[in-house]
Amino acid sequence: MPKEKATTRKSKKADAGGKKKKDPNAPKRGLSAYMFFANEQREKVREDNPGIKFGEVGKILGEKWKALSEKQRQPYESKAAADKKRYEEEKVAYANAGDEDEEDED
DNA sequence: CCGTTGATTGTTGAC
DNA sequence: GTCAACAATCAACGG
Repeated sequence: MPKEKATTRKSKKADAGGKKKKDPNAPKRGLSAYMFFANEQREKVREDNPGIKFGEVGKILGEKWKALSEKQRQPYESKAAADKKRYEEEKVAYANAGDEDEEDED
């Protein structure tokens, strides 16, 4: 059942005095295949659509991304997976955090 | 054991 | 500095 929820990621900015800390070290996850894909295509897309704004590029980028074959996404997914690994390290360090004395926390 | 959620990632463009 | 569609993600937690 697809959760037709447009990522409830709302304004992910500095909360006004909000003490809603999810994670102490907050190990940012790795990037997404789309992120890597966008990194390469963004130039190409804009190249084919010079002068267009994000609205266009974003959509074109998305449809193009899906236009790729699984094997074509491999390099992107590979990077995504590699980035995920990166996150894993942070995650580990995050889990390790607490053992060593923190420098300063406030 | 299973599934949900939330948080996050990066692009551009403009104010 | 922030947000917005676009897409993936996937790790953590709970009962």
